[in-house]
Amino acid sequence: MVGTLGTPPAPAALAAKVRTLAPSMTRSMQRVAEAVAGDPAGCAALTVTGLAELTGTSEATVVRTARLLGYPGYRDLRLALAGLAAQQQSGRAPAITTDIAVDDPIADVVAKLAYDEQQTLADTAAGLDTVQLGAAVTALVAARRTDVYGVGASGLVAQDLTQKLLRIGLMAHAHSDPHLAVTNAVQLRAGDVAIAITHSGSTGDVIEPLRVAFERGATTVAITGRPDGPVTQYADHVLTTSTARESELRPAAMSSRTGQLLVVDCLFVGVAQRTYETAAPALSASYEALAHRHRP
Amino acid sequence: MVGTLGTPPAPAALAAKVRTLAPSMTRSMQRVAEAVAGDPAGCAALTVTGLAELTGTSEATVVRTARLLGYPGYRDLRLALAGLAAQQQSGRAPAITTDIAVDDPIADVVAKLAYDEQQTLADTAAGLDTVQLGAAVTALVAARRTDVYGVGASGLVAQDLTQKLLRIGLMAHAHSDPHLAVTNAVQLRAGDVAIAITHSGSTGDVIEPLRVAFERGATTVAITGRPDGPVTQYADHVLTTSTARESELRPAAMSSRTGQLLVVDCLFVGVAQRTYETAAPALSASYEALAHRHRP
DNA sequence: CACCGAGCCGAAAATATCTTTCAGTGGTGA
DNA sequence: TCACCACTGAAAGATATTTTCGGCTCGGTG
Repeated sequence: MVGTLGTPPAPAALAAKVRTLAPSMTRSMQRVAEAVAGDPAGCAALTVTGLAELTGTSEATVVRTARLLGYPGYRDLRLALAGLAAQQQSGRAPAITTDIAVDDPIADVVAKLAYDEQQTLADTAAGLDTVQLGAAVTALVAARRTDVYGVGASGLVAQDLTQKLLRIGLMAHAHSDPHLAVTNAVQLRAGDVAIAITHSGSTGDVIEPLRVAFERGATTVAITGRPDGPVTQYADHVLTTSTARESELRPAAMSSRTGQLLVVDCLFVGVAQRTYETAAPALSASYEALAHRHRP
Repeated sequence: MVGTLGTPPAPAALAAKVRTLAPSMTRSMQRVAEAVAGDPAGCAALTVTGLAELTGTSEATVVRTARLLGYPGYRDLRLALAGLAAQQQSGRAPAITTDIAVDDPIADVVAKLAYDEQQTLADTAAGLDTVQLGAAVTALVAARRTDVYGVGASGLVAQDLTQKLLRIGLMAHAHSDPHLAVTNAVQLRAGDVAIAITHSGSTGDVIEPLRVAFERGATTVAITGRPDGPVTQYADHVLTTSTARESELRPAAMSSRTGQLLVVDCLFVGVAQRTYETAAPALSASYEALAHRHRP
């Protein structure tokens, strides 16, 4: 299997893609990717050779990077870059973020966190493959039952998805316990759906049940920040989340969660649309049922 | 030798230029110019040879046309074309102003959801009282123990906060069970912290334990979308979340969650800043501890 | 410590693409 | 009819891109 696939020559989501793929890049490729993400307009004006010199690498590396980013070659990356530059030009001024520091006043913390999460949402939305998403929705609608796997922070996202799906009448279960997850995965069969949520894409506790489900013939979906991670091996559909950069005070769990939740919401709304006849009454019913638990 | 000059490589005004210069073009060149102006995106995908074939002319003619339009050569025209296409693309009506409809294509759903959640983040950040936030952080740092109450969707937020605080060494517990919440609240005393999370601000199951904690002398915090709701009655500090509009396909639970999580993140980072000496090592330790659970 | 892959990297060959040259074509007016 | 001229495209020439291939470093191993 080649580095990346299923990645359409994205127009706007380039910076996001650079960030998601950076971990799987070599040093030289990272330099190239960085240059490209940092100054799309400038790089669009350069030939392979020029960009290679600028980044202190070789033409081959530039081409390899372009490939990794999802383009057939440098030529196409360059076209995308030109488009991006034009967009930026006509668009708004770029907002600058510095990292959160230990001595940042609380107001700055709020602003930076909000900005980062907004960025994560925008990037994830831009980088989300709607075809894969649609396919996942279709599978969910038809599924006899749906299992969702996630541990740690992703476990909460799994629960969130499950709660939502249950509300509109789907048979969904979230599993945080790896053992139970696997034992339940064995019950799945063709037509059922298994969803694994893992930011790193390499969480064994989540991959294992997905593998089992995959081998049992269930339709498998991975929601991950690493479209090249091991988890995708057993995923029929991969939904990629983008993440803001992380730091000491801003652990991975935090930024990944935002993107994952967006994807989960999209799945939910997609399913609700397709099953509107039953979903709409179910939603208002659950709303009614809770009403009496609210004080006047 | 330069055919025309004084014409800078215009980005957007291409169609106009084509019209202006059309009279001075030969028949073949007009065909090329027309194709280019009519379908920038499509032409950007073609090589000289491709465009020549498409217009039934030769490469030379294509290059001549590019020159006439003010570009050094076809390569540059092509880049401009790509930029133009991108602009047109993004110029399309965002369609995000409307509510999510049953028959919205999946791509629109993604865009609308992302937009709404971004809006929620911006609004929440803008409306958050940093003084109250700071006070809540101070209380958390000093607390002997911290209880967090939340049911339904807010329950997951409560768990998220708890997970984070535990990671940096605070004694935090999340309670979704109203009975257990109350029985635990009784244990609290002055200096301890109780946090209630409820979007509606009137969820009895959450208000009740907060009331108990309040009466026991604990410092109480409410994270709610209704700063005038009953819950604030027993809250020393109120942190307000904003929410995007809701609708049939977009239940309250969805948009409220985003704002709540932002507040939770702010609390976490605030506490981590104040306890940096212990928080930083604790965070890296938890990171290390999980490393071996990831596959190569 | 020497050895052995595995993967990374860039120089240079191979290919594709773009640009230029140049001769053929058809129309035009004397 | 012929000379002229502008237009055009085929093909040669120049660049740019892609591929190949061998050297290289690094991490593990005997």
